[in-house]
Amino acid sequence: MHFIVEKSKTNTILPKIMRAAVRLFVEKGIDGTTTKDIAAKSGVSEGALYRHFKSKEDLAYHLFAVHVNDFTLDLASRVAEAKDFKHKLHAYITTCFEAFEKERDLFTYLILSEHRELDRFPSTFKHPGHVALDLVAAGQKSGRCRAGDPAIGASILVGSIIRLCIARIHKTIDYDLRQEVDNVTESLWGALLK
Amino acid sequence: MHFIVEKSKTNTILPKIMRAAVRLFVEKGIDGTTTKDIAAKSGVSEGALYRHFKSKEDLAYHLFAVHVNDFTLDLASRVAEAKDFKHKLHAYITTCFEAFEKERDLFTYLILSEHRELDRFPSTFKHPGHVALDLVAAGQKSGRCRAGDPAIGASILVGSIIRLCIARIHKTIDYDLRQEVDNVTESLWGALLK
Amino acid sequence: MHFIVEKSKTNTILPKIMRAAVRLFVEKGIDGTTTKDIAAKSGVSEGALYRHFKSKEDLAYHLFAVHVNDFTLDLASRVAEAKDFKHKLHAYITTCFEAFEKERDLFTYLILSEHRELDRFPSTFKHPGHVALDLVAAGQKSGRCRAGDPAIGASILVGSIIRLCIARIHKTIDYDLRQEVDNVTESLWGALLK
Amino acid sequence: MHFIVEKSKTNTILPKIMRAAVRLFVEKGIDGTTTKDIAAKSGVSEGALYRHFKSKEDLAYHLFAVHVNDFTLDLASRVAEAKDFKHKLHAYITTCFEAFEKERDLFTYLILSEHRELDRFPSTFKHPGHVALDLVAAGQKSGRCRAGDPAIGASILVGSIIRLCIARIHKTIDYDLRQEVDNVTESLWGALLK
DNA sequence: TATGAATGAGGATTCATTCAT
DNA sequence: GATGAATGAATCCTCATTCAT
Repeated sequence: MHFIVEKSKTNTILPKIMRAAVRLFVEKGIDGTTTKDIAAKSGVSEGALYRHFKSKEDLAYHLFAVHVNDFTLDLASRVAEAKDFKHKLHAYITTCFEAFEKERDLFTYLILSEHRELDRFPSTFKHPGHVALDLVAAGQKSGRCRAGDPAIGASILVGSIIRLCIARIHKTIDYDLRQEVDNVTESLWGALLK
Repeated sequence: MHFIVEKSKTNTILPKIMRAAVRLFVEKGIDGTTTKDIAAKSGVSEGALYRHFKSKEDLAYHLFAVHVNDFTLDLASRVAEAKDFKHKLHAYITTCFEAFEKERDLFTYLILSEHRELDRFPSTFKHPGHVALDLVAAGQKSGRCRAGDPAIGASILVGSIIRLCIARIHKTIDYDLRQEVDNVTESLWGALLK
Repeated sequence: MHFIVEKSKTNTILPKIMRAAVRLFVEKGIDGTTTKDIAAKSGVSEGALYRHFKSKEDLAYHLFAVHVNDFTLDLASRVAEAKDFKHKLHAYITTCFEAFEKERDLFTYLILSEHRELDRFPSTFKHPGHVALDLVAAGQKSGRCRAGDPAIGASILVGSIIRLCIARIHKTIDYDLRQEVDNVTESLWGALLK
Repeated sequence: MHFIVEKSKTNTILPKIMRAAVRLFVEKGIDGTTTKDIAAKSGVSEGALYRHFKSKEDLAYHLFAVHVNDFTLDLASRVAEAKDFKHKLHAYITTCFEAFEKERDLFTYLILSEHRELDRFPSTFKHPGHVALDLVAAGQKSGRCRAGDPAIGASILVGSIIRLCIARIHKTIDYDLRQEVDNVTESLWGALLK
């Protein structure tokens, strides 16, 4: 996963804007965040925002689009590398929890924005949900997974991960999620198994 | 579960406001919804909103508070009535899917608010998540459920349900979720089981 | 000519906005006038402007459109009533100078805005220039006027009147233009005559 | 008349700025034109504008001041050279129409600025209107012209010319105005004559 | 010297809320 | 009680101007 900070080496202000925006969007929502807020938090003038983004919406959208795309590619490749279904499941969960723990604001933003931004995407856009769907469908084909609509298994997988992250944010869970990877893998394996 | 429409028998305009507001809040978020929107959609004047709610925030809050409470009570009692863990799990899932299919906007508002409006409402409410936590904890005590932090099992349960509803909203799943209750119960049973 | 003040009897704030806007537009131009200026001068809140006009542009346009239309109708009918070409010419000039002296801001606004607003009109829109063109064309048909492109005679007529008004505004001419009607009629009669 | 392009031989960017600015000022007014517009149209950076002009206002002012002065001197000298009143009138009209057809934007800017930007520039400039005033006054003194306030005759002269140019811009007149010089001279001679 | 990114004051417009009818 | 016009603070965005490179 390429993180905000590495996006550009020469440009110093773009990542500052993005970091500030992500933080604020997570904290107060996109509509609840003002351009003045973003400017203040990023240490940049309001006007400067508009050299980099057409509008606040555009900033929100790019933040989502770029990072969902990066993350999904990373996720898909790590799943692909794993040798069998259970390892693939493990890779999926690991990748998510690592991303969450390393870039919590950003990952949270992706979760929260999904509902809002996803409508604007071409439906061909690669998204972690698709990776989950492919994973479950492949598991079914190999005979490991419970039959039926793969959307159900994929929803259980994705929903569980998201909810675990939310629990972590709300401090219902107060330890690093990465230490629960095996545990969670085992549980979801139990859920998907034939 | 007491639904919006039954809340008041004499007052005819209050439920109209609430229905419109819920719909709009789900669609565009609280900050993204204007009082003008609500007035227009409910067929009521903007001024009239303030006869019933102190502010827009107050409307959003009451909408959440009242219904999440009602629903949680209903959920808890239906789970309590079930005789053993698996039936309790089944009752939990059934109650959620029924609520979702009958009052989709309202249920979506209740479950999405927690994700999307992260810190808007205090987490002190009696919430379906608490019922799930109790359910898993009890399952562990009875020796049926996998040990460990019950927050993990509860997150898997709640997250899966939410995600299935979202899939239904996005039409990834295009049939009534109530017909999947047994299926989903079986899967989550697999996830939680020792 | 229907003047701003008579436009609406019940509504008290619309004419206040229009009067203030006309004054300011003439003084500082449309782009040079802020909505704050208009609000302050009309004694109305900035927000209230938007109940009556979609935008500042819309206000400018309506101000132009409504009054050009009213004035043109008045002008055309007074010209039509006059019995022969010279009397028609006299009627044209009188009507213009009367409008200018009675509602100087408004008339000046119409002159100044022509260039800006006229492009947005359907070319079928009735305009004082058309009345002048018809007048000259009719004069040519009757054999009284110099032949050739009637646009030339019409330009001389309209241009002379506008310039006289501008001279009055600049105080190059510092007496009521109505007292020059006969004089100017005589001159323009000399210009148009065969 | 010295035209923009000849103003500076060494500097290549100054005339580019001036041409672009004149064009835009005529099209959208001074307030309606942004420095970004000027930079884009002239192919020069925004920053570079400020090497040549103190401000946008300064640019507009110089554009007007320099050229109105040059043009007025040229106009005055060509009128002075003509031997009698009618030839002077002819020279005035010819000079204007030539300037218009050769440098339409610039001439339009000079003549429209006075109407559209009513009080922007001080009226102390040597201006074509003054030449017209002198011409009519001289005609009256020589006994050729109708008596009375010479401002009236001058307004008719200048207003007619301006309006003919505007008609040409709006394509109400769609042929070169220079071919109408004799015609227009004849008409205005009719207007001014005793 | 020329560039164009950055600034931040200021502009048009919106919106939650109030209040006269 | 209900309405919807009015308010004015707050929002997003633009633009003349500056300045580091």
